[in-house]
Amino acid sequence: LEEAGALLAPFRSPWRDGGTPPSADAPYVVRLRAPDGDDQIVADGVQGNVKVHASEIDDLILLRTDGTPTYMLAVVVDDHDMGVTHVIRGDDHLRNTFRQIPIYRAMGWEVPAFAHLPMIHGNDGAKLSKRHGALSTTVYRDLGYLPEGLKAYLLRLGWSHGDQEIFTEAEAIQLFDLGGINKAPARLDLEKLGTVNAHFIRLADDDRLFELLQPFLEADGKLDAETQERIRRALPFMKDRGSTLVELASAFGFLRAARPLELAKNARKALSEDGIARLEGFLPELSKLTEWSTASISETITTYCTATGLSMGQIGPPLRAALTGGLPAPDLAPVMDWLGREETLGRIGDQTQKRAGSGATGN
RNA sequence: GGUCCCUUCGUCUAUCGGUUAGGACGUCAGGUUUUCAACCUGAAAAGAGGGGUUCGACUCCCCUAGGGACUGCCA
Repeated sequence: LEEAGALLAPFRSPWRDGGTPPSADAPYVVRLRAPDGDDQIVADGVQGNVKVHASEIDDLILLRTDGTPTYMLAVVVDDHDMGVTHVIRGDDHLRNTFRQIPIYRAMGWEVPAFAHLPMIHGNDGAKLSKRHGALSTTVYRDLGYLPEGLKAYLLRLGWSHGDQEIFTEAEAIQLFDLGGINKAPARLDLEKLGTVNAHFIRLADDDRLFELLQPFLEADGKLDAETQERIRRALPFMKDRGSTLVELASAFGFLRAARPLELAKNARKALSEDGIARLEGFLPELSKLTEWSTASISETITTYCTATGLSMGQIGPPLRAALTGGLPAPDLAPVMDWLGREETLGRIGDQTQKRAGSGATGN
């Protein structure tokens, strides 16, 4: 056991105090002589005063046998050259701090302030890995999360400011402090990420959102100009229909469906004899409409209901079924508005004619 | 194995010795309703376990258990 302990102990070079090489052309690495003596202490912005026994720091390699520098040397030099004053990184680097500070000292450079944040774990509490979904931020982008959504969620993961849940970037910049960071690792919760993301989708500028949405919309095939225009018009009213761009994109399915619409089970049910009959009654009224707008369509429906004594519960379902084929969609009036006069009358007509057709052959 | 760190609802967290332990996500129930959402209301839900210190511990100390990081001529 003692031998095993000795083997696992930090490496100390046999030449740390000088000596003659075995031969003049023997290969070698260049190491930094680790500090001797007392405990080494680092005042960490998150972890507090971290102490490590000097005997636990190894004589780390600065230059490899082939003469190239190691990461440990390279980061220090790079950070110094770039004028880095604060090194804020994952706490998997905490121990490295004790190997890097001697390099700063040896170079006669000012040692930056350090802060080591806890790592993020997966929903099962284990270290975050590909298995949990994603390690790279670009994957979250492809999953349909907005940059500001991911940032806002991540900000609150392991950090807090009282009870505030959502922070704008400006607020974050103003309020963020290392003191608010917890030391325990937090688990990534995609549900909450989705909620935060949904919040920012609603806040997003229409034109920008449409642009961000485009690749997700076209994942199922190119959009023709007409459909694109419909979606663009509907978007401001559809923002709350998804917590990711993927979900949001799929919410426009009812605008993309091609005539004649494929009817889902619930739609077929709504288009029963009675349903069709109601559509037959309503279609002419709708056709008479000269000004095609959400308000005028809505008024027409109300007027028609009042005149015929039909309730919205009677006319709504068949209308919706004919217009969307059973796909989820918002209120009927805006749906008809976005579809446009021609498409709307066409979709309804498809159903009434289908019945007329089948009825004829049936007899 | 060794060194260090961590532990409040399922999850993210508030509390910095005195609170009915608060908020958010999720869950459940109800409301609204022409689908699906969204939205509104309400509910259930926590101090890992054990010892101390103290008039009083989630809060301070110790032990145990559990979790994590590190332990490369990788970065």
